[in-house]
Amino acid sequence: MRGYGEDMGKASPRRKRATVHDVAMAAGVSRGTVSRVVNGERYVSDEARKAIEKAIVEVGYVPNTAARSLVMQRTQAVAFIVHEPDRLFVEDPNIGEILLGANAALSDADYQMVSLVVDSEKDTARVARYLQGGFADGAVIVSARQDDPITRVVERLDLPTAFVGHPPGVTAAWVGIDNHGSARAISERLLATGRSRIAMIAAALDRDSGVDRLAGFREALGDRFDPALVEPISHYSYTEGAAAMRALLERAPDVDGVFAASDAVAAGALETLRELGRRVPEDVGLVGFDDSAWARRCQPALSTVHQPAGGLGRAAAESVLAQIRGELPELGGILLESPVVWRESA
Amino acid sequence: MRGYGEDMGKASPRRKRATVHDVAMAAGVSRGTVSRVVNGERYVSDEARKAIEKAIVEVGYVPNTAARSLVMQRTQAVAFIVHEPDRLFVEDPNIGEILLGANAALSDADYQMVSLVVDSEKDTARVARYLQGGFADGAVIVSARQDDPITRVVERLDLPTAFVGHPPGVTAAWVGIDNHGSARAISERLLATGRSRIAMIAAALDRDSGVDRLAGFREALGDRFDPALVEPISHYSYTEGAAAMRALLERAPDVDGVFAASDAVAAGALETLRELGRRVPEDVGLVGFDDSAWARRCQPALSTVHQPAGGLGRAAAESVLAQIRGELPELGGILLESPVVWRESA
DNA sequence: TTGAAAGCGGTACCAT
DNA sequence: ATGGTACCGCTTTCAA
Repeated sequence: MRGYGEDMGKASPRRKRATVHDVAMAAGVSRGTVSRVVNGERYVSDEARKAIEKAIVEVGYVPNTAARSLVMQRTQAVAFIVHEPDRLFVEDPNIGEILLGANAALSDADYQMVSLVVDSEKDTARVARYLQGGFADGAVIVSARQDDPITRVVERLDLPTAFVGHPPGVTAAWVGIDNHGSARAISERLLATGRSRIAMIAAALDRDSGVDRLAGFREALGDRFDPALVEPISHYSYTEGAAAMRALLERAPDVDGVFAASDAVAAGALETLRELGRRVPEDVGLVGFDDSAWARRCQPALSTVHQPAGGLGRAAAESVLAQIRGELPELGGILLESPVVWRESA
Repeated sequence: MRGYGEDMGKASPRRKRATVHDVAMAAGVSRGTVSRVVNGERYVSDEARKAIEKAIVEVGYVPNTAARSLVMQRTQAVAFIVHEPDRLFVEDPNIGEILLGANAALSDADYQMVSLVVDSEKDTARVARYLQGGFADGAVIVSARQDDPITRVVERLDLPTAFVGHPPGVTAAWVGIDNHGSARAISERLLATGRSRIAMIAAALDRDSGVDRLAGFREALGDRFDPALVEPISHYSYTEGAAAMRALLERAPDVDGVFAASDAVAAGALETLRELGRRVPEDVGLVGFDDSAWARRCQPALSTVHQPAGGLGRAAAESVLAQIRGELPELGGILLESPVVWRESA
């Protein structure tokens, strides 16, 4: 005969998890009634409820996730999919903020956020399968590219989804900032400091954000735009930023202003400028984008565009939750404010 | 009658997911046979296999995760639990590396890593429930504290688990580095540069890493250890590091060496030193710990202890996988090498 | 208010 | 080699 609770002896060898059935037995009721209590339904006598609550504690009952998902046809979980190329993920300070923002929103709604990182072909396939397998009720996707199998899967499944950023061609909901307008705004501001040879280190031109920032820069410069002063790099990375700055300086030693496509890139550029003896902002005015931790820690602190990373995560999660509730996603996406913050680097 | 595949018309209203049953019908076999094919078992005729594979594609079948977990009693997933206090999570460059390392190991073994971030009381409770609900077959836990409910849950469940770092009192497997020895080593190195008034900014003294680093420092200094030159802060944070350095300098303007408990802390300290006109390393020798991105990007680059973050994640994941296979965890934990790397800051 | 029973989508055993 | 069937743990009618 099985004792209740604690006093079973020391070496308890992986006690089997208790089920509704066990609770029902212990409380002397049926499984149905136990289920009703667990799910807080009405029409349960006080007597039964008391007995069941006691039994739940005694046997240490916790509902089985899989069984519940199977019958309810929902998981009460939302996937957060990070798909950064290379190891950029670890460098990107925004991603953490976005994740925390999304987690907060989901947590408030009693959803579990489960994040899946895609770091290889194998991961892509596995994550796609998981999603199709009904692993989550919705998904927040960061940094997917247009041709991504995962993107295709969520579209085909029409799984409640929101993208952070706006991959071209994707029809799902998305939340982002006005990269174009903000890039133009900060470029104009840089222009207004009286610079005449302004370059841009453009990054991630396979993504909407990268393309839009470049377009905004170009628009701000107007006639003064010089294609030779644009140095494209593949990712928003410190290292590439440093290299790009070097290339730029070799090609055009007279640049006196630089718009880096992100703060990390700007930080890299700053290091090169320092190494090569250019003073910032005296000789060269430098501005970034993101207002990440980099911005405030650079010497001098970067003038940049504030990206509300936490807010983006939160908004994306809330969009997913709304879709789960059956509401239709806002067409055309949601734009959050991203003001210019002016510091010392320009 | 339901058409096969594509040509059902445009506005396909959330087509119901196909089940084994659908595949069985389409292929003219039983569900059992379909299952065998899906799971790559033997004893299936080529004829049946062909027909089923064709049917799977036609109906777009993907196995349901919940149903499979329920019957198999395993999920083929491992949880990666991040439990950083405050927003430190976004600041800690190690965490990303650890996560990527763990993901790589799990991915190789065809396991899905699902990461859960714990950012509030509510999260703690929810994550604990999920774990108890059989949501994952094992867990890698980063930065849990001793008294953590999640820690208790995994111990009670004896769920295959590995900690990154060694929370005191925890009996589960863990992987880490020799914080004590490494702290002593780098402190001795700093001492050898001829400094006479060496301070430490100690952090996270509620964690083993924090305590051990302080102990190593103390041991290295021996008689020269001065409690007044230890400034404790709560987290490994840049901001706190900057403030601590300021406090230290006020209390003891003659310090000429500082061991910061992490690179982030050192970076903060460096900023304060610069602001207050102390040259590094000329006036003050500064060393950090972690060898994170901070170390190489500080000006001057930090001398520090290399922490093999990716390796820690990988080793922890591999320990969990081994335990899932039924092997016993190594008692006493696993220590990875963490050599001193000497750069310009001291 | 409660119990009995069906069924969610799979897997696995047992005959055949 | 294959089909039939029981069952994983839970929720949800339907009757009583």
